[in-house]
Amino acid sequence: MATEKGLRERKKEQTREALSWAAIRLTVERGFDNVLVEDIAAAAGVSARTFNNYFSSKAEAIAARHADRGRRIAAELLARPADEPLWTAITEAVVAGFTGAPGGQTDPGPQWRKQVPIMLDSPALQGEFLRANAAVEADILAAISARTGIDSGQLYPKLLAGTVGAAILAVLDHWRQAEDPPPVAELLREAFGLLAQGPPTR
Amino acid sequence: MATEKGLRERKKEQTREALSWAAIRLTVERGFDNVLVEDIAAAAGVSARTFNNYFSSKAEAIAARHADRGRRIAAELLARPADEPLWTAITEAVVAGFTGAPGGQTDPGPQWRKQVPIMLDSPALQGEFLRANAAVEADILAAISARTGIDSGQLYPKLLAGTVGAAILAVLDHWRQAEDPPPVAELLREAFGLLAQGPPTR
DNA sequence: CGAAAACTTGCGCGGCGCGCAAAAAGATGT
DNA sequence: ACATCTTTTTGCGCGCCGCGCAAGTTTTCG
Repeated sequence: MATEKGLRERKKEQTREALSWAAIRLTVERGFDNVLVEDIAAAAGVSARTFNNYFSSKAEAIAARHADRGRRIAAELLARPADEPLWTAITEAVVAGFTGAPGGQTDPGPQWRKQVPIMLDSPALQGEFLRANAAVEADILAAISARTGIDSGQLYPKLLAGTVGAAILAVLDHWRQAEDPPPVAELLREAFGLLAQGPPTR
Repeated sequence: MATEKGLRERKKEQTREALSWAAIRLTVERGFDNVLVEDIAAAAGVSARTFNNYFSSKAEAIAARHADRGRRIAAELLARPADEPLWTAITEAVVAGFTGAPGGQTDPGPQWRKQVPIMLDSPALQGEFLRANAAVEADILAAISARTGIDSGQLYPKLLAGTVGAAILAVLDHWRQAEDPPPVAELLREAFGLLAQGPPTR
């Protein structure tokens, strides 16, 4: 009668999420430097020491939410019809990664627009976020490789995956800074559309 | 009798460089976690406290070398003939940023091939290096904006600058991991050449 | 030369990340 | 149901980091 998996693993996943969300929430509320690991742990009902069993830094706990997207995007990319043009598949997979949410909302709603910047002005956060994005790129790279059969050690696929990652960052940055930006999904489609035309000739 | 600039600024620049190089050298020799701030400071003939006046972390001191490239690339980009196609100008500017070295070598020679990876397996280093690359992108973005007249707040130029940054990372990563890689400059030209053709249609 | 400005240094504090070993909690066999 | 094994949580302690502060020291400039 086991619900798919052992109780153990479920609990782990649970506290991991709890910690991650608590870290995000508190950071948004008070700012990164005004949140102690202790606070996060307490908010998740766990000891401070345990926090570091899950994440090796405050920043990592926060960025983990973004890193997860990599897996979702990769999965979606592999699930797409094999005869679909690669760029289209990538575009849709990425969009899906930002809209398709498991359980909760993932596409950051308007309420986040104002809060997210607060997080990103902490240097440590920036670095960790970029690291997470690198992880996303790695996942995408693997998926591209699996899909096309091109060895992931080649320069070209790396370039491709890197471009995708950069596009994601550019979109998020734009969404973050623009006056009254369109939804992320829309921006993503626009970005990938622009990229599809290659760099400017002039 | 001032040699261009005040003595003060020259000294500052000097210790900054000394600290940065010392940090790199020691990290390469012993590994990031086995280097104390104290050691770096000592190697540069300065107090530990002073180190943190220049850099706010060990990682930053190391990544600073990469961040500097941004300025050089941007300068080169602006110095190029205005009627040159943008993508060509960017390519050459980036290449110049990796080959043109002020005083010392900048294009990492073969001796670095084996050492650089040692640095990058420290999480903190990775994050900081990506941050430095983001700074490089920002410089490039500004230069692109200045050159084309397109507002840097627009999505498109951000996308462009981001792509350039991603290409640099991809190249370095490839150079780092490949068996017996060509010089960086060559890889860069190859990468930008590939990007010039846009994403794959299939 | 003497006052002002900029930089360096020592000291101390709060916090972090982790190794370690004991306790607690889930899993497993009979 | 119980005893046992495995995995996770927890408390404690250590070394290090990054920074505020308040002297000292050095450069600049009138």
